[in-house]
Amino acid sequence: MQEQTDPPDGPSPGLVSTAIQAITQHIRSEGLAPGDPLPSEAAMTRRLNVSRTVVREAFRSLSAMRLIDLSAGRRATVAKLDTGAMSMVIEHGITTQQISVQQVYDVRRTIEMRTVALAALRRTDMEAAAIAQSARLMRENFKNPEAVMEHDIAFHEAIAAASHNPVFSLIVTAFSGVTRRTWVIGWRTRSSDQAQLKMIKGHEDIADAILRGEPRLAAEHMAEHFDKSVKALLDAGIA
Amino acid sequence: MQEQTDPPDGPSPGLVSTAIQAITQHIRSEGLAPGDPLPSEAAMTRRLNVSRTVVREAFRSLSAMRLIDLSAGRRATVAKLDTGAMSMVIEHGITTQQISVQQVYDVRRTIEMRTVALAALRRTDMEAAAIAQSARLMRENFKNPEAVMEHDIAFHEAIAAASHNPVFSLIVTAFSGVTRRTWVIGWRTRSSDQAQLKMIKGHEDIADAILRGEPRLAAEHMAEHFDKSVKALLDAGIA
DNA sequence: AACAACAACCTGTCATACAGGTTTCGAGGG
DNA sequence: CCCTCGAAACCTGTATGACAGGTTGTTGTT
Repeated sequence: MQEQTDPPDGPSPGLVSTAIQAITQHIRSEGLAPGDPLPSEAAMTRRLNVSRTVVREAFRSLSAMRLIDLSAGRRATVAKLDTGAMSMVIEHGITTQQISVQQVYDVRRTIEMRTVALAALRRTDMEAAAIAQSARLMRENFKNPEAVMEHDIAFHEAIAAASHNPVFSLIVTAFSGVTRRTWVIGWRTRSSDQAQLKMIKGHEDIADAILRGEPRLAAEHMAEHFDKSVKALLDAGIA
Repeated sequence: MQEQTDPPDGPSPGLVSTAIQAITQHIRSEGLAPGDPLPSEAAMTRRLNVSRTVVREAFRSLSAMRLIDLSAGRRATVAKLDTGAMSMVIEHGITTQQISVQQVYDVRRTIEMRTVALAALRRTDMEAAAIAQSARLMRENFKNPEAVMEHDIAFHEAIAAASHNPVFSLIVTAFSGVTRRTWVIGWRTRSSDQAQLKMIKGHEDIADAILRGEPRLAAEHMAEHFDKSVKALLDAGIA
């Protein structure tokens, strides 16, 4: 009743890492899909011949990366694609000053120039409507910066979703946390109502170009939007 | 000796999540940099007024995302930026069929069109040499597919590094795992030596354009390279 | 057949114990 | 006085046992 991964392999990188690998391997080899249940901790404990402590830490680690979902009483299940882990990596980079906000914006610009073009080509009518609605809500709430920000973020995430490439969604969403921390700074540099409404108009132009299915135009508006945003951040002294 | 996060906030999302937040919060508020030590498990246990089990699982989770480094006997330290977590998310998406290989290549193309242009503008001489050397090693080992693949991956990572934006490096490196699983398929479709050498020539052209500091040209070669790679994968039946 | 109580199982958290690695600091020798 | 060696203190890795509370399936009653 004890064979498998005890003498042959696991000692150097630690038992927990081994367990993590065993679990991901299990998902792979069984071809599990999101929502499918994983073996219980007790079962894994027997299979790997380690203590429940080790198995628990492995499960917990995978849960932290959002590869599996845990909840009390129920078995762990395979998770749907989620940004959790990526967001934390990016935020860690920012808070430890290994990444600058400007660098994040450069990446966002690169990616969103593509998502906006893809969205213009592939958006469904519902997606186009959702994008347009986010822009509209920005205008309607424009006296409430926090609301504008949330609709702004939703706007960009909706465009990424309309690109029909989940990897783009993943990355764009991962950056939303950074946006939440810096957005206000950019907004403040647009001191007048006029400047703020102009920024909102830029979003509406993008939404319109997507609705009309014009990728080139949409990308141009997006480029302009980013250039102004970055300039605003630079003016505010963000490195 | 017991106050802080016991009655007021932490119960609903679980103690471990609370502990994770407390640790990241600690890094933030203390302004810790990579390499700096974190409090010991015992200290955290006292501060949060929870069992060591909970603190350990929190540390372990952060370690799984590569936000901190753990090693036996030593205190945990803040980690340098690392791709670990991102890679696992991407691979999880692939193995659970929530992401297709082609979608990853589309994102890679988008990003590397930019990194190659940035590399042409910002590369140091050493970086240009490293890129060129990877291309050269591809040619020298071209009878050994596995070696060619590793140098190919190193080539793209070196370009990302030369873009001087760590976020690009992070993403490109995160995709390397996927490349390792699909690269051979593309190589096999280039059945003749001539086709294989032509593909290597493409890399040399990119390296040359970067060396000469011509972003436009470099991007063109990169686009060509990706279009052919995607075509090769499609011909091989990769969805 | 519907429903309610129960039993079996599962995860969340705690306490304790010990092995093995790392750091620190002091004693002893040069 | 400095260098070296070794022991003590501290730290993490892993195992074990225990119990609370949630979930699920089963059984027995109405």
